[in-house]
Amino acid sequence: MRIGEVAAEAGVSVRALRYYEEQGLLDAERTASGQRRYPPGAVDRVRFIQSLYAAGLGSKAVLRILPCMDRGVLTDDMYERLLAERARVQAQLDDLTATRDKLDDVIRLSEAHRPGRAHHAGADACATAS
Amino acid sequence: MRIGEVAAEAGVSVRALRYYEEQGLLDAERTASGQRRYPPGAVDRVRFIQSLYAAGLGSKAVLRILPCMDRGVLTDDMYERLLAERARVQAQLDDLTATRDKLDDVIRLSEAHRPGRAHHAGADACATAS
DNA sequence: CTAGGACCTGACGTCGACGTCAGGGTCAAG
DNA sequence: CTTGACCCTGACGTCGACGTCAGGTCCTAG
Repeated sequence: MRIGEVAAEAGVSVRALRYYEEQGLLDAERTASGQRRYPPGAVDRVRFIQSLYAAGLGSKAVLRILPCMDRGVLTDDMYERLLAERARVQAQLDDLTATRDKLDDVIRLSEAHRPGRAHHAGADACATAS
Repeated sequence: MRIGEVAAEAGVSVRALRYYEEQGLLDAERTASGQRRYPPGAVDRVRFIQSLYAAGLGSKAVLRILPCMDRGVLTDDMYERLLAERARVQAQLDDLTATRDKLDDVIRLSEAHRPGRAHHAGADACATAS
């Protein structure tokens, strides 16, 4: 696949793919003229990279755990890192859950103070129209 | 409370508190000489701000939903934003959960390929010592 | 053969949440 | 009155994940 196709299918920019390669996260074959060619699995790999970035991991952390995908065999270090990053993600999950619950509290309280109002924008069957 | 105390108790830097004030997220009284004085509730407010930042919200988004904490009464706009940001957080939660599950898959697969190894660093009661 | 769309390599720009340094007041204790 | 910890206001530095522009190459259809 060419870089544009991968970018489109994975939902990222061409620049991002070049950046990933620069960071050692994504290899590509080259044609004789120097253009990148990707195997079909690259799309999933890019999606996974994105999800790791979204989980707050930096390029270095991603670089550390990506080799775990490539081989079934792991060094002790890689295994440790994998567990460490999982723990990070789980911690983030806990924090996020707490934050969501706080938001829910605020929403609930505000609804208690707005007894006459609709509780869902768009979900109100009340006579808003006409 | 003085800025240093608030910073210490909330676990952030003094610079961060001044930055929050600059962004309109945190008000402070001033002494005659211009030093900031905070009410005790400021600590919780700062912790909440932090959790919102950790949830991936920017200053502007935080600024939009913080007034919801101050008054029990909300405008329609504020209520909408509150719901919108909660939806964002929930979406992040879903993504993060998926990412964690992917990591778990990788970990499980790698464990299957390492049958002789301990599965938890530090949790192994095996004869590592002596 | 030619047009124009996709690709290439630099290399500088960006944006947010602070860190950090400079230069100078403030305040409770001795 | 002095010392040292704490506070103040600018204002520039940082770092990561790209955006974007410049200048040039490649390739496929007509």
